[in-house]
Amino acid sequence: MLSKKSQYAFKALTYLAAKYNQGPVLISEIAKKKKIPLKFLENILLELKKADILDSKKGKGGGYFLAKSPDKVKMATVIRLINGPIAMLPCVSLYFYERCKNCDEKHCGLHDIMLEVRDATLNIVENRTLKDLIV
Amino acid sequence: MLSKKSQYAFKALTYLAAKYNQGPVLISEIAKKKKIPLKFLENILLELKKADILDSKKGKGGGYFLAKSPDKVKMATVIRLINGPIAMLPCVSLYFYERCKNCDEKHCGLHDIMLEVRDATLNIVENRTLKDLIV
DNA sequence: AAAATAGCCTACCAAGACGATAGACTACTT
DNA sequence: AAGTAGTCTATCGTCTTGGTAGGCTATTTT
Repeated sequence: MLSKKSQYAFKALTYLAAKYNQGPVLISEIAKKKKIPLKFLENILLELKKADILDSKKGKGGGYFLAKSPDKVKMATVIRLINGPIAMLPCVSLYFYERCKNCDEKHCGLHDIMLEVRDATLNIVENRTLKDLIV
Repeated sequence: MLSKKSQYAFKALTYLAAKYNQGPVLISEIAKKKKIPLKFLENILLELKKADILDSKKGKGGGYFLAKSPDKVKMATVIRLINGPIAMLPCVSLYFYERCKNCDEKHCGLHDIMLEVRDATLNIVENRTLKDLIV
């Protein structure tokens, strides 16, 4: 399951994607429109900024905005950043890989099936961007 | 990610599937062979028994065994029981559905994509059984 | 009937994740 | 200088996770 934090992140990003190239948007505006706790949203946006997905401007007329066009931000990137691994097992994860103890990956049925699941999932979230979230 | 509990459950079930129709197996034997904490495994097996996946026999010569043939136990069933929802959002879950607040499911891009992910995942785990885990 | 075996049940606990909040600080604009 | 708005650090209650302890109950063997 995606954490609430991830859901908030997607809501905020979708909001900013819809306003792409229209200047900075206040955290408070996003919080109000998307009904996200203000201070919690601050953390999330900061994290997205540090990952170069968002950029910001301080002072009057400031706010947050997308650092690149919506179709350049993959869903997989956001999920990995805010939610963590996409795979169901560490031993089939591309970005959070960990060797499986007590189980030979070469001869593990669970490993093989979870690899299939991972690929099916990645096939979707690696090929969808923020642009696809705007309806 | 699957919890450790889920991974233990699959290891134990795989072990029992390989010994299907060969009589009861001791918890302690499974724990030792699969390197699972004994008392933790007790809980897991009991839960699987209550879900009619396993059955048990008490006293000497007792132990646990599969309640039905390995090809009748779907991976999806085990995951839902031990790990919880398979979908990434409550609003696209079949067995753990919850209405999405602040988001119209009819016009939500995230909803649509997560529905795709769910279906891709289910397509795999609903069609694989314990039999497929034995290698 | 007694003893031994092995699963069943209830309770508990430490550590960490999750969701959220508070307050002070820094940078930019007017 | 004043005001605005993002940045940083810290904290906090609750829930989940992973694991442990100990006694109870049912079954079998002696």
